[in-house]
Amino acid sequence: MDETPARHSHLRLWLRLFANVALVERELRERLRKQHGVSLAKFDYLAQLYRAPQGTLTMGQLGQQLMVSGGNITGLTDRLAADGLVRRKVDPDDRRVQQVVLTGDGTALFEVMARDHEGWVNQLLSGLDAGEADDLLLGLKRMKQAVQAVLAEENAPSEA
Amino acid sequence: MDETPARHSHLRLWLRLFANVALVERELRERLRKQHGVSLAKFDYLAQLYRAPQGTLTMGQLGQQLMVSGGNITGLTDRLAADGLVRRKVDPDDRRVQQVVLTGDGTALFEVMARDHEGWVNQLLSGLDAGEADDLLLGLKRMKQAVQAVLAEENAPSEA
DNA sequence: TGATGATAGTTTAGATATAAAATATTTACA
DNA sequence: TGTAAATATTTTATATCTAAACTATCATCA
Repeated sequence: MDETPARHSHLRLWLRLFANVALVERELRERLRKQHGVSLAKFDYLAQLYRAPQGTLTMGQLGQQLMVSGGNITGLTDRLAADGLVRRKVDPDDRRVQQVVLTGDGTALFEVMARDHEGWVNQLLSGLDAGEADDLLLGLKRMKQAVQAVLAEENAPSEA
Repeated sequence: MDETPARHSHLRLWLRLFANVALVERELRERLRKQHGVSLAKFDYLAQLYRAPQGTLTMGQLGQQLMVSGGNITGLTDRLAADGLVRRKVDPDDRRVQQVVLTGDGTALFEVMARDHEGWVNQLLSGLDAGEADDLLLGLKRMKQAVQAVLAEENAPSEA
């Protein structure tokens, strides 16, 4: 049916993408740990909470936004709560749901870390000019749409 | 000294890069596990070995190329050896060194998986045309150079 | 030589991640 | 209503990953 042959392999693109992320991620992880004693997983978790419009997210929402499993979120939440950075609150409307909120300490720590983090990202990517960065961002947005379209198609068995 | 203000934040670029990789990685991980019962970590490890010019790599080389810690490589090698996919060989010239090689089973399994893996990547990114993919690849190469330049500069305390 | 330092790998302790099963609660509907 | 299905989270078992300490071997050079 589909006669277009894959005469263009995207494997190299994928491998480069993966390697670039690993390179930057590794550096950010190390700096966060050394400067603030916090893992990248915890930082990303706190970032989601901080940016949440209501200031609160459920365990499920956190798992979805961070793209990790539920069991992982349970463990991270346990450790962050032990650190005094977040707090669980049972949702009064649905007793299955755990709402998570930042504590004062959590908010304060995140704001400090976020400033550093953004600075590090800008430093690491400072060799890119605005045009290059915009081109990349645009291409990545297109890529995201393309991948999501493929994944959506697979979960939509409309045509058979 | 440096008067150029960071009027252009790269944070959004970094976050999009990270999310795109997570999206594809998640899908590839699941398919490798379901279709071949192999983790992404093991697949990446086998890929490095398969592509090694001499067909062999030391533990240290594997860690460097995969950008993971030495302890991680020890564990992965243990499990892959238990699976019968790789074999350790002490280097006769340096008894500290462990050379790792693919077994026949390891080679055969990897070749099957690699074909599937490349097909999945091409399918997931099939919404990108050749021009878009080339632009992205080029931008990512520039980005890699830019990041490596920053990191190299930090480890080169020549000017003070 | 033989001490000193560098290098390669392993071990250890613990954090982070997964999948799958289990639990608790809510929703839908016969 | 009441029961079955769906949903949200936790638990369990295990794999993956890190940093730091440790072991073994090699290289240097007085």
